[in-house]
Amino acid sequence: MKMSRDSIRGICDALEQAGIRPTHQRILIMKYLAEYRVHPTAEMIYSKLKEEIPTFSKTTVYNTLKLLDEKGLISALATDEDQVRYEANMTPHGHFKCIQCGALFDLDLACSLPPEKEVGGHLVLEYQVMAKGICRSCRGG
Amino acid sequence: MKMSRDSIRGICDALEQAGIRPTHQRILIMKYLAEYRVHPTAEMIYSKLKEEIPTFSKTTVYNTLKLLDEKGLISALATDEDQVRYEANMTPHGHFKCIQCGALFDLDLACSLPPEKEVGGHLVLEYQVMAKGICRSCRGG
DNA sequence: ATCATTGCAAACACTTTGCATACGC
DNA sequence: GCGTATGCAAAGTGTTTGCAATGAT
Repeated sequence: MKMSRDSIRGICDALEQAGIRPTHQRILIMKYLAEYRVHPTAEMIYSKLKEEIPTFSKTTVYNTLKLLDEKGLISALATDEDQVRYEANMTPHGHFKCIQCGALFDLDLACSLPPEKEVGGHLVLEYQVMAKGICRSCRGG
Repeated sequence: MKMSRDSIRGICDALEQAGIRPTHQRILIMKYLAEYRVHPTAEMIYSKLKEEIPTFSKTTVYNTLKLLDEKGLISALATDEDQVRYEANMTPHGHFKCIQCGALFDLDLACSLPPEKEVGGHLVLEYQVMAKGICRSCRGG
């Protein structure tokens, strides 16, 4: 994985602003999430970065993902899979999952997000939308 | 758990129509899901029904839930918890999760479901909506 | 008699934890 | 030097699987 000096600087800044020491491992994990927007699992991150840091451990992946999630730099995605998926895209958006190939895409929901802030007496702070269907490439596009 | 004879008959019918033999265990699990609409976990179902059938096993819970899900009689809910939650409500609806007490409610989405069947080139077959916030009782209502 | 269902125990997969080593300020 | 980060190994948790016993037709 090649890195531009600028994007590394941006990641370091973001980490420091969140009160997180920008270590080599943490930067690489953030970089991976920012660059490969496939909503990877901990395992995917681990096996990829293991190539660059031979001593890299899964513990560090889990530690770091948990930390970044708590600090609001990334978010964990609940899916019907057994593995948690992560993403660095923190702007409001939904997701589309292809029931055929399993790929997970970001979805722009500008026109379809429900506007209500209160439903059935409950105060709504956030909507998570997961659409399912057949993705563009599986349809043969 | 008390059972009306009518609801048992309805459950048996539904199971048979799905090609599932209506055994005692399966009926109880369906009945539990139909009656206690709290979106229980396998563990919750197990510990409750264990009271009625002392030999009841978790394997049967998992076997049955998987079978019922495959046959379309119940659905499994992906949440950010580590345990899967199940429900027998098969009409289109969303969910609301209280970030304070953890309770999970059904949500009527008639007015807020996005109408698009195609987004970004992907064919959408289903939308799952998970709202999060503070539930009515946690707000003090 | 045959085939499906149940249920115990063991296996599994993902994640977390305990603790010793190594690193950065 | 001291406190944090890392990483190995072990434990933990939810779920699945292998297989023998049981039950239904």
